[in-house]
Amino acid sequence: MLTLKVINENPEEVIRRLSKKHFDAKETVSQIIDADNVRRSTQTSLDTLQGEINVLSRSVGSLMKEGKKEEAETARRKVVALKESTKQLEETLKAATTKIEELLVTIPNLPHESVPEGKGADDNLVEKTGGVMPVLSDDALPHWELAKKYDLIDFELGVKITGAGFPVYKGKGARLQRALINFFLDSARDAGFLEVQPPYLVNSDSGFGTGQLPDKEGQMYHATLDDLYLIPTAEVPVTNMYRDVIIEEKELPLKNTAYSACFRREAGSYGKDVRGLNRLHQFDKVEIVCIDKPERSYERLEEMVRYVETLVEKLELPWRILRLCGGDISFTSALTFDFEVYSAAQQRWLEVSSVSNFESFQANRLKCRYRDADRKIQLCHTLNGSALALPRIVAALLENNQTPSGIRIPEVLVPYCGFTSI
RNA sequence: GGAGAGAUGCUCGAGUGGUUGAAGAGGCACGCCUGGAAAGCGUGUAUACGCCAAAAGUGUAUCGCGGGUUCGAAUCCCGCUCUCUCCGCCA
Repeated sequence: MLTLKVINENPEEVIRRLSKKHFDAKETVSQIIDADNVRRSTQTSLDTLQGEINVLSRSVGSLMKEGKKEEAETARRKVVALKESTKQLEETLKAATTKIEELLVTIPNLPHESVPEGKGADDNLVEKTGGVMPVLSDDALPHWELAKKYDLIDFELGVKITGAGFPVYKGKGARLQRALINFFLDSARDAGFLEVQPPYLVNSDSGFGTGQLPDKEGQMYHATLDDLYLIPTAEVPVTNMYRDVIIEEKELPLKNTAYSACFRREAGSYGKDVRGLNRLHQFDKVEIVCIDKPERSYERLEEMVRYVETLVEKLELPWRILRLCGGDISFTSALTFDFEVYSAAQQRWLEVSSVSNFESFQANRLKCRYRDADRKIQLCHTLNGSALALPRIVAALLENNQTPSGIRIPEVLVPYCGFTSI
C-alpha cells in the first residue's frame, strides 16, 4: 500500500498518476487525509493527557512513601477522573487508524511514469522480440493432443483424483517438468540468486504482506481449519521472509530464487484460455525475488528482465517482451514486463513470465526496511519475476518442436532430461 | 493429541506492582591509547507514532500477541500463539 506520507504530501500527484490505472482516487484520498487529521489531533490530545496521568500516577507512589496519605488519595482520584476521558480519545484514535488502513489498502500502487496509457491487454507495448518462429505442417497438433499422443500428461486422470486443472504428468512428461525446474534453478543460481525452499502454505499476515489479502482472497485456496492459504506463487513466502525486518544497506541487494508448486483457484476463467496447459489450478514455477534500495530498483528490474530473456532464448522459443499498459498492470505493481512465448500450433502468444517492480508498495505492508548510510530507516523496494512458469513453456516446447519423428528437446535441456526427443 | 516448563533489547541474562526503554555481561560502532594490532579506557548502541518549518529536543506506546485488575503492570489474572521437555502418533 502507499504510505500516508506520499498521500499527505502529494495528493494531487497521487490522483493524477492513478488515473493511468483508470482508478479514481479523488474521494478516497480526501477521506484518508481527513481521517489522518483526526488521527493526529487525537493522538496529540491523548498523548498529552496520558502524560499528565503518568506524572500523577508516579506522584501517588512517592506521596505514599512520604506518608502524605491524603494528598496521595487526591491524586489517585484525579487520575481516575482523567482516565475516563482517555477512553473516548482512544476510541476515536482507533477508529481513525482503522479507517485509514481500510482506505489505504483499496488504493493501487502508482504506475511508473513510463507505463503506457491503455485500457487492456491489446494496448500493451511490445518492447522486444526474439527467437525464430517455427514453421509447422498443416496437421500440427496442439499440445493437449501431443500430450495424449505421447502419453506425457493425463488431464482426465487429474480430474478423477482432484478436479479440472490438476494434470498428472507421466514418463517423459514428468521428467521434462523436473528437467525444467532444475534448469531454471541452476540458471538462477549462476545469475547470483540464492536458492530457497519455502513453505507452500502461508498465514494471513503473509498473504497481506504481498498484497494477496484482502484484494485477491478468492483467488487462493484457503485451508480454513488452520486458517492457512496455499501459495499462488513462491513470491508470497519468499518475499515474506523479509517481513518485519530491518536490513543493513551493505546486505542489499538480496536476490532469492525458489521453485514451488503454485495453487490458483482461477475463479472466473473460461473458454479456450483454459484448454490443456494454458491455465491450471496447480502448476510449477521458479520465481526470482529481489529486495533493493529505492535508487537501484529499476536497475534491478532491468537485470531481471535481461535474465529472463536468456532463459527463453536458451529454450529456443519465439518470445516477446511487453511493457504492460495502465489498464493491464496489476494492482500492486509500478512497472511490469510480461514475457510471452509463441505457441505455434495454437497460434497464440502465451504469458510465461511477469517481472515487476513494486517499489515500496509491498515493503510498506511488509515493513521491510533498510538502514541507509546515514543510519536512517527507509522502506526497501521489492521486485519479483517468474523465471519461469512451466506449463505454457511446456505447451510451446511441445507444439513448436513437433516433427514427424517425435518432439525435439532443446539442447540446453538434454543434460537435464536425459533424452533428446520424445 | 495429552502433561509440564517457558517466551525480556543484536545475543545472553537480571528483574514478581512505583522515574525500568528496561541492571549486568557479551557483541557491534566511534574515540583515546599504539609504529600497527591485541589488551585497556571512554562514549554510544531499539522501533513506531505525535508535537516542532527542520535539526536539537520532547511526549506517547511497545518486555510473544490480545484483553483484564490497579492511581500505577515486564512484574498479578484470563485467552491465544509459539518454543522446549516427557508421553502418544508418524514420513
